[in-house]
Amino acid sequence: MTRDPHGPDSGRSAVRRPASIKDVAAAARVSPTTVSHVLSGNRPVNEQTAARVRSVVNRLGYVPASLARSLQAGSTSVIGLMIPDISNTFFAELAKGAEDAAHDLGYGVILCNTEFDAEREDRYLGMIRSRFIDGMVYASGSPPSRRRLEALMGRFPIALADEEVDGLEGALIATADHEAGGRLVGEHLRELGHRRALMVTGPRELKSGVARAGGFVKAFQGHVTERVGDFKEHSGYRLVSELLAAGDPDFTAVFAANDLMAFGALTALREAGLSVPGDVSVVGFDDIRAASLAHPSLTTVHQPAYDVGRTATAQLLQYVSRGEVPPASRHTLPVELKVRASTAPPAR
Amino acid sequence: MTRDPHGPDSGRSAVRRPASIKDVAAAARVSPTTVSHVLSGNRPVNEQTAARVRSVVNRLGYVPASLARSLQAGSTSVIGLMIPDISNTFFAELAKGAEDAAHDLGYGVILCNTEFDAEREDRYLGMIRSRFIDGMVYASGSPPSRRRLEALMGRFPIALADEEVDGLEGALIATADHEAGGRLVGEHLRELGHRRALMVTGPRELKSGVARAGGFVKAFQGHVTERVGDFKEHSGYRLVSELLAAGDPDFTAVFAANDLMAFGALTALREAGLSVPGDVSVVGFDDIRAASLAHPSLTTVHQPAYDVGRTATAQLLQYVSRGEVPPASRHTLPVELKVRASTAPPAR
DNA sequence: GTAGAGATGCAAAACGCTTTGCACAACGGG
DNA sequence: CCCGTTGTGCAAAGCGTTTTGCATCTCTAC
Repeated sequence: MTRDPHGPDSGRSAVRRPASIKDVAAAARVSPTTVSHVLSGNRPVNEQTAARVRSVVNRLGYVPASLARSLQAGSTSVIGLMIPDISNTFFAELAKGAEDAAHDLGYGVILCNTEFDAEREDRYLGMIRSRFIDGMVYASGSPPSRRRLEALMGRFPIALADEEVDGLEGALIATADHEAGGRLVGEHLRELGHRRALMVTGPRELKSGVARAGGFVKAFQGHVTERVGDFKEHSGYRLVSELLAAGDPDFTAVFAANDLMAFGALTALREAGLSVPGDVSVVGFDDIRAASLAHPSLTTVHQPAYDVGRTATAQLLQYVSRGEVPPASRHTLPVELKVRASTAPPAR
Repeated sequence: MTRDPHGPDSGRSAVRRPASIKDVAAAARVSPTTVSHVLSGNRPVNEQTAARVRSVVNRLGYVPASLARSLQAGSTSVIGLMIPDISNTFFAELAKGAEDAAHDLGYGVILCNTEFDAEREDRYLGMIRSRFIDGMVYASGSPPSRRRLEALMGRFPIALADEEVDGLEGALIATADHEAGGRLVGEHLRELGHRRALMVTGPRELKSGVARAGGFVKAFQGHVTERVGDFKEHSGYRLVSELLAAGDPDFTAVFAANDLMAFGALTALREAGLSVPGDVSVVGFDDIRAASLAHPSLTTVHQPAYDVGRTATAQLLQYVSRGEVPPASRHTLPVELKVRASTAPPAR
């Protein structure tokens, strides 16, 4: 702890003690009670007295310590938002929706970016146990934290946003209609005349990916080759390349379970000398920013990430603000097919 | 809103009062003081007594109320991060850096997404005045809030991240080396053999954009046509289209002050039947996700958004943790030219 | 003239923790 | 035998609010 030898107010000066309600009360020659009443309007105060108090408040630049207020009130008006990666546009959009909803109701949002790091998730889960936050919007996490989450679920206000893994029932959950998205893609490709498609799915454990594939297969009603990817760009590239290298690909269209893998597929097709959509059509899922900027622009399913975040948060807060733990309920949000330049009728 | 008819403890049940330090003390037949000492290790406690206390703590599931602790300590270990739009990948990256740095030092981050809305900015600025947060990382805001910010700057710990507007001196600031970025682009295009370029700048008020253009013009040492854009995709499209429509464009390369405008330029060139980089080279700035995914992939300057956020936050916390207001200091972070497929020697 | 009703403001408790000062016992060294 | 030390634990103050419950005082109405 070094002591700095500067002047009393230069550079790295220490913050001086801010005025408290007592200071205001003393200066205005009233009791703290009265100051509180003037400021909150909770009880009537003589206008002349009130004016005096207000003037002192201004002169001293008094701002009530929200910490003390929260302690007294038993709630902080802040919630947590647990997501794996804020730099992923999907979660960024979701975060924006959550922040908007929270702001509307006068709540703040603590950003809990976890990278699926269990230690980090634990620390943030701790914030709810220590009641520093009034609730938590939880958008997927690592298996260990999910177990701990289950223990908390009944006792603290928690909402699931786009939760994709099994096991967490009995919760408030908002999610996109993944199955409908897959169905839309299936119908679109079928209408264009495609009869043989390659479906690049996500990992089997993630419900959302499974739902997308399910919807697609049902609606497409044609021959579907399935390959399991991992939602990363490279896996889309690799899987398509392999099939192409094996010769005589048995598909005229590719449906990747997310945009990133679709881009990988795009690259693989291009490298094989195939044109998109001339020779093969490609469809993604998510509608990330790059989907519309890429060339050819990507036909994809728009996920309402913003709405998912907003809905989960708004629903949660409805209960939090009443000091209740939310009951189980599911909110499915509509998706939308964005037809762009990467799909066309098959070559023939 | 469906109601589920399960047992007495399902659905919208109220949260019951959690155990306090007093409850633990009573159950362990010691004083609250002793419980506190056991948990904090602040003073030695008889091991037998300590064991008894710990067992009660477990049995009751006691977690100290961080609110009360903060009130007592006079700080919350939470800071704010004020940004205009979390769904913008630049700010999302910055936020990630800020969150990482904060986490390392045991701090939490409140997401203050403002959309440049003055009312919203004010509310978040209020959090620092009411001492709910220990400090604020501020990454640009609307003019009104900036005035208010100046008033706060001396009294509260605030750091500027990539601040782009004039007037806020005397602060702790972390920013990318915009001028060097412009210079790198100038050198790159010159080395390729270009002698006539179009520079699409950002609004004059934003220092960063001006610095980018300045560095470019100085290093390019050729003929530069300047046009003022607004950092949005459409303005890049419009400005290039106009020039092209006027006939005989006096440039073989386009440098847009950000990637979005570069994409607009790309579209305009394509529509005019010009190939990139065959006929015209295009360079952007930022290195957003889409830059590498687009076709052709975009040559651009990588901005260390993550590092800007991380540095600003780490620097700020260094002072916050000691209860000091940070002194003025500037941290300039290096940028990097990413040469991709959108640049090549001029046609000739 | 008096009871009831408003207006006005204060004291004190409560929120849940940490910290400081003190009390008491046991013990070893001189 | 006394003093200083070490171990152990508690009481009380303090952090800065809000929220009762009361105590005055002044009207108004009967």
